[in-house]
Amino acid sequence: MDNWAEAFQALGNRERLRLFFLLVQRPDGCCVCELVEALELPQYQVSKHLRALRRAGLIKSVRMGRWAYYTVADSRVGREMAAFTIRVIPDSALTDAVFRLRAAVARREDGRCVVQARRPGDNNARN
Amino acid sequence: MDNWAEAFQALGNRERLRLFFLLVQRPDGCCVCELVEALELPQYQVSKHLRALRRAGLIKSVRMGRWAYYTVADSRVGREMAAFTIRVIPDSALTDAVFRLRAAVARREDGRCVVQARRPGDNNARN
DNA sequence: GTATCATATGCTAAAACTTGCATATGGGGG
DNA sequence: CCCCCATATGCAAGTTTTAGCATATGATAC
Repeated sequence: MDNWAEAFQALGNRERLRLFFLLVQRPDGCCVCELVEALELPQYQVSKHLRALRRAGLIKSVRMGRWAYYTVADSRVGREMAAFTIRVIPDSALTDAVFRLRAAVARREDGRCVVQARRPGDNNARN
Repeated sequence: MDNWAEAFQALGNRERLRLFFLLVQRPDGCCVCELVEALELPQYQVSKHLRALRRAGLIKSVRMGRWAYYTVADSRVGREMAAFTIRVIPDSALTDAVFRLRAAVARREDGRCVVQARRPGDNNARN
């Protein structure tokens, strides 16, 4: 019961819900910089929101070199919430973010993220 | 999207989740005093949490004489969340509350709530 | 080693939420 | 009308969340 309340609470935030939704659409996971690009949020915010989602048991992360890949957790809470958000949230609500994420992922080389190259002036996330 | 974030946030609280769960189990609705008895919370808390759930579009209320009957809202958000909580939260998590609620409802006369008679000393909710 | 990129985290101020108590409102009944 | 019951709400204090900025950590490349 309390696990579920925590999960609800974690998703009870616009940005975190978007974040989770993106991860749901990408079962093999993506790294923080790709999410930063997709959501157009400062990197520190993405990191913190990811941590909140992880604490709620919704997602997990794996380090690959300097990158951290996040995926929906293979837990009850993760699976059920993923299914629910897919069922309930229309893709149209995130077309732009999904598009940008796809673009970022498409730019990978040898399956490794090469987003980088955000020039100075962006909202943190670089420099 | 934002509607869903709000709904998640509303359910992201232990007491509100219990509250909603009870209402889901009782499609014809129940009144505040019955919920107070079931959850063993002060009346003002139940009222406030109900308001939060209503603002999120999850439940609705109808005045019947001096009683207010709450039910799961017949909205997308209400229906989907009801189905989800039923699916995901084990009855065993709320056996006691459900039991007390059933007892309170069983005490109705002519379908009207007659819980009353909480004597002084209880946590608000009377007096 | 140093430099650099990707990510995480500590700190702070502002905002939102929770809780408790008191009290208000709305509706009956005598 | 006055009193009582059921419910709602205003306010204050304490707690948690959030957002932003700076900076730390981890890891690779040179």
